[in-house]
Amino acid sequence: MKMEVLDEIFRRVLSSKIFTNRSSLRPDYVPDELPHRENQIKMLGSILAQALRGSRPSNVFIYGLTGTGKTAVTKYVLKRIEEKSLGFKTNFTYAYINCRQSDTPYRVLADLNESIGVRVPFTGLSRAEVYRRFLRNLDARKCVMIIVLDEIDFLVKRHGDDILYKLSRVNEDLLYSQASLIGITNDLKLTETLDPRIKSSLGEEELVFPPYNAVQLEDILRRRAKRAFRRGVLEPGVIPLCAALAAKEHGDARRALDLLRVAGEIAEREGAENVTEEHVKKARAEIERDRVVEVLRTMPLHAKLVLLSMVYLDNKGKTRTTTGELYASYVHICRELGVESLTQRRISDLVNELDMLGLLAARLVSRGRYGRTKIIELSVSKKTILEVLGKDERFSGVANL
DNA sequence: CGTCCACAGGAATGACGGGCGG
DNA sequence: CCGCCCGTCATTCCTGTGGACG
Repeated sequence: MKMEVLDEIFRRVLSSKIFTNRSSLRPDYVPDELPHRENQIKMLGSILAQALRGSRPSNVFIYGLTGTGKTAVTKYVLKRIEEKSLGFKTNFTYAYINCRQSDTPYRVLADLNESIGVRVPFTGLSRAEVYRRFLRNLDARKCVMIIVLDEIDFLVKRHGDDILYKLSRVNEDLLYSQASLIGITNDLKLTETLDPRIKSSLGEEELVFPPYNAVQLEDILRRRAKRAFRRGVLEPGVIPLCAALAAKEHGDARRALDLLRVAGEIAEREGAENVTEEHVKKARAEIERDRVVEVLRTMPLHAKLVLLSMVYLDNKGKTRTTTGELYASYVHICRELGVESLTQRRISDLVNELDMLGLLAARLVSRGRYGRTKIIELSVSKKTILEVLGKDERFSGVANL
């Protein structure tokens, strides 16, 4: 019986009425064309091509908001150079490190080791030791290495710029190998917080990725959709809607592609013949829910209580609130649940984290005589939060306040 | 033009669990 | 096994500050 059920699912997936190649909509897919990014490709390519001659390319700093193609362009260019380098005598290698996933100096160093095939324990060694191992092994390989640090702001904000400094000096400790850095960030103000020496070293070359506009997003979606979907399954309004929604979110192509893919998946699950605008709207809600689930999975209990407090205030008609107010109702909820409350200092950090993760929107305001505080708003719907948190029995009884 | 609110957010510290090398 | 070093969560204490009010 179970087998039949599965067979049915397999059959449906394998003979999709909607998709022909779903993977080309996935966020980690590197397409073989990157429309509207020709300039950036050319510039990055001409900088990094130095590696093919065996000399060290300049360090590059790449700015641009999320979903503007920074990662895709970088990976694309590196891939091409790697392919090309096979025909040359020079040894070329690169490491791609996402600092959101590897957000401590230790993990970055550990990843660097991994990328040149050196296994290191994921904790336990001193940083200095891991760094030393990396140097030794990199030098032994006698190569030109490009180190990509994506979403570098996560690393810097939490742990300062020490490793950046170290890495930007790495060539001084290398005899036979050379390394250059590519730093990618979506925080345009990041350089202000960096040590000027790092700033000048990392910013030997700078590349800016402007956001896509709705027209460009539509073009990108159409090209990918041609590959991903069966002919004619997309209703005419679907792509423009995805593009418009994403354009509102500062031209985020990843969001646009996610919307389109998830809309397709929903249509498929429903057994529909076509993907409709309705599916796109459902997709938007589903993506939001997944994001909340994902964030809350990794956040401590009290982050959830902070969100709950926001919902609580919202229910009382306060869509936007201040730090003090939020803290008061957080303490109230903690008492209600018999949980010990944390200090305001800690809550302030949690609010900042939730802000960075996009569940809250917090902005600093000065109200003169009436002090300086943060105006905090939910940036996901109450419904979603309660849906996600409602599953946790610890919160039962509070959720309906 | 100075004051002073209501916090922001940095620094130092500690408890804790995990994992290393020896 | 120990001594050491991590990263994470949290506290305590602290200095800094934009701008409306007086």
